[in-house]
Amino acid sequence: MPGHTFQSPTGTRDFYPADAALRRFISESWRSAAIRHGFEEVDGPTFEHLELYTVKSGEGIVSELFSFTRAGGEKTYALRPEFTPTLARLYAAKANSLPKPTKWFCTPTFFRAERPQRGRLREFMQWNVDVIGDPSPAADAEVIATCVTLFTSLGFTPKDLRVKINHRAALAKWFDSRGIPEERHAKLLALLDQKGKLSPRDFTVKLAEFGFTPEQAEVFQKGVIRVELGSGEGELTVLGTTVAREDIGVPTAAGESLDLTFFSEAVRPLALELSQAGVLDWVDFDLSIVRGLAYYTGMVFEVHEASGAERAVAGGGRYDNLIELFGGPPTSAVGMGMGDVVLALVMKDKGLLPDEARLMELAGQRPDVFVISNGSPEADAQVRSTVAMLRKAGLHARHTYKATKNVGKLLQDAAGQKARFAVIIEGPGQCQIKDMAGGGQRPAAISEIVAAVRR
RNA sequence: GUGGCCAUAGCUCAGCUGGUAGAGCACGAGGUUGUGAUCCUCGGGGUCGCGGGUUCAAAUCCCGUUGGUCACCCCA
Repeated sequence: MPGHTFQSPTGTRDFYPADAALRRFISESWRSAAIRHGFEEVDGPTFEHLELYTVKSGEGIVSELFSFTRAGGEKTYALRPEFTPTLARLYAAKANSLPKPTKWFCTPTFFRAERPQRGRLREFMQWNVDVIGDPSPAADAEVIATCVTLFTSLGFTPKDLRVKINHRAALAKWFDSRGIPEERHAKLLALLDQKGKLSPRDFTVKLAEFGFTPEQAEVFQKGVIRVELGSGEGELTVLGTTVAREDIGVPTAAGESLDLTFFSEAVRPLALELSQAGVLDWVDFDLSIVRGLAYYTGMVFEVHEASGAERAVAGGGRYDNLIELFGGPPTSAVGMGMGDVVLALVMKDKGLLPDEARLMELAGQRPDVFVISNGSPEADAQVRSTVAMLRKAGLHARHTYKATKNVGKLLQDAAGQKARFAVIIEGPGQCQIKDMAGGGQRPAAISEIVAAVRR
């Protein structure tokens, strides 16, 4: 087929230099935040046995996976769609010799056979942060605080992003206290999860089947709960209403028409931990955050853009039964995942994407020196050897590939490649060193360049 | 898996009711002013995503397909 052109497969991306620099910037930001919080980097294979995924999620998951067999082979594999099963496998294999808690993170690539749409692709990077073996709310708060550290490092504020927290176990107790039978809990959770997609009318009608009044339905509908630190002895008050926060676009709840005693009992210790971690101002308690996963056992959370734009930036929660499910000892765990796709979208929305020079800088790819000749044959003869000398000294040095001897065009070339300094060779051992950012320029010996440019 | 919209140069797009393809920017070469600018000249590039159909004639109309995009399902 002459003239046939190849396109990248559906839902995958090509990373040209600027894209690769952004990707590296994001993954480095992830690493840095996790390491600051004491997490250690791990990783596993890009593909696993298919059964690793069907054990947890059932056969239904297979249609969402890229699975394959080796030609002539019998085993079925799948490209990894998430990290938790691999994490559980790694932990289970060495559980006895690992510290408690074990704090691991990774920033790998995942694959899901879904139809791509805004914020969702078939190949993406995801930051995973997990605390294994610590059942306390302090571990829950640690995961969220790590998230917040990242947001802060990227330039976000609590007005840009909200961490929305709920508690599965607390909800269950609370439902019990209202006389809702346990077998109906899942259905009610599913209904809460559907909140945004149902009309307020339909939502109210369906909630009524569980014994909630229209007023109470409205609390769910708008349902952000404000947790406040009481004055003095670190007391916490969980209110059934929010304080108006129009400035960050969080809706105000309808009134104190729900008894949230049970909920507040479970949430109080977590709120205290979040307060001590210094991140409570990023947090809203939101009754409608459910998460799809059946395996969450306690705290669950999602991070959303404050006005509700885009998909969830991050999500996670406590899964105290999962390690055991994968063959490990009974072990509590809490973790979260954050994808690069939505994160980059929200950064762009907020004007927080660094420019190209900054990205190259952050990725360690920005040229230190761009060596050009003033056009004389003697200077021409020294360009290569000067570049080689600078590289030997550990600097990132470049020269032009253009034919022109026009100094202005060569400086343009240097600027286009975002070089920090330009060096114009003037004669034997002599040059001008030009600071491309400030524009200042001074004569110097070629032997002085390294010291002048190194930082 | 279902549906809406979209597809012309590297990028942003123009191309009317069908008459055999353009601009700006970018890129490349050269020139000028010794300094990232301005200006001038020249150039590479597109079988109009792909395949079929209607027609004397298709970028344009029709069907299919691939890809993109947005939503549904799902969302680990």
